[in-house]
Amino acid sequence: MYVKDKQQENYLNDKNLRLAMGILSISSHFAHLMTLALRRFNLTLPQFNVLRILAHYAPLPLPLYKITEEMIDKNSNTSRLIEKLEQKQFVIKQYSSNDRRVVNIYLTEMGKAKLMEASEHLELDFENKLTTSEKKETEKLLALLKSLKGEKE
Amino acid sequence: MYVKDKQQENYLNDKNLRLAMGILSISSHFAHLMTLALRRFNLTLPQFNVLRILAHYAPLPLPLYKITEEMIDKNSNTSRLIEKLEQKQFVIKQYSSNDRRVVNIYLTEMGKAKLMEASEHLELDFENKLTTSEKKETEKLLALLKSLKGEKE
DNA sequence: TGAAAAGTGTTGTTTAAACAACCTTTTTTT
DNA sequence: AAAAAAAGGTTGTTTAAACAACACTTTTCA
Repeated sequence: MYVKDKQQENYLNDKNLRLAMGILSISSHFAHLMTLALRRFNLTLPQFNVLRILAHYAPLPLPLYKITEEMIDKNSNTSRLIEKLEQKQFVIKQYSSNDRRVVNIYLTEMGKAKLMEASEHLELDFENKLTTSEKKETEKLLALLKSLKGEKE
Repeated sequence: MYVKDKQQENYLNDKNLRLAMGILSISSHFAHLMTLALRRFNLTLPQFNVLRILAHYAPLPLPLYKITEEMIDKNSNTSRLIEKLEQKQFVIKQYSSNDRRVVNIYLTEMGKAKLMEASEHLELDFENKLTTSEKKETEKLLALLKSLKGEKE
């Protein structure tokens, strides 16, 4: 029962598609693990991602559109996401006087503390869930991912 | 402007987290490309994934819970997703007589044709968007992903 | 300079994801 | 055999993702 029909499978034996689906699958797996881990910190994955982005430039603020550019999911609504982080007092919004279109987002001390707390916990989580050999492959994989994505860095 | 503050970055210099975020990022990139490509076929990415799963076993049907097990996103609502595919006449639902809890899902000829059509288009899309060297890394990456996910295969 | 274009954010709407609760059927246990 | 547990699907609800439309500001360029 449930044996794959090899004849039907020809048009599915497609390396590129299998790669894409494989990446989607592992990504979903990771996202699920991280979402569960972040729940205790009252953070969603996109929110965590934004805090990380802001921390990269702190103590300088980042305009909203720059955050969007660096976000994993560029289509999601950054305004409303920032609103949530503002409610939690992890960021502060400040309208620019130079360019009145721009809103600058500052990471607060509370936000930074929360990020560090969550990051450390996630790190431990990965340490426990990844084997040594898997961790060795980490850097290679990351480089590969970047080249696939077309990033120069 | 927008120069990273290296001092602040220590707790972010975390290989495991960078790996996870990198995977999430490339995955989101791929998912977006595929979603756009599938749009012209009036298919969502999860729907395309389910058609692929069904095709692997066709002409045998697959019970709903087996589909869920193989799906990329196991938390999503398979019932409603199948409902959509049924409306488009890409699958047929048939309640099992052996076990009246079970619903068997059959891929229709229309569904199979749509899958082949979309797969070929996606394949061409990837051929155009991935360089040769990137494609060489494909299999390596896929193996790596599987080991990270803990799959035996 | 003044109109058009582009940049930056916000708001509104439709759809689906996430999760829980529930119902029915089958299996297990005692 | 009856009660309890587990398996398989469905339905309901809350929240966010996806996308479009809009408003305002700045830049461009004729």
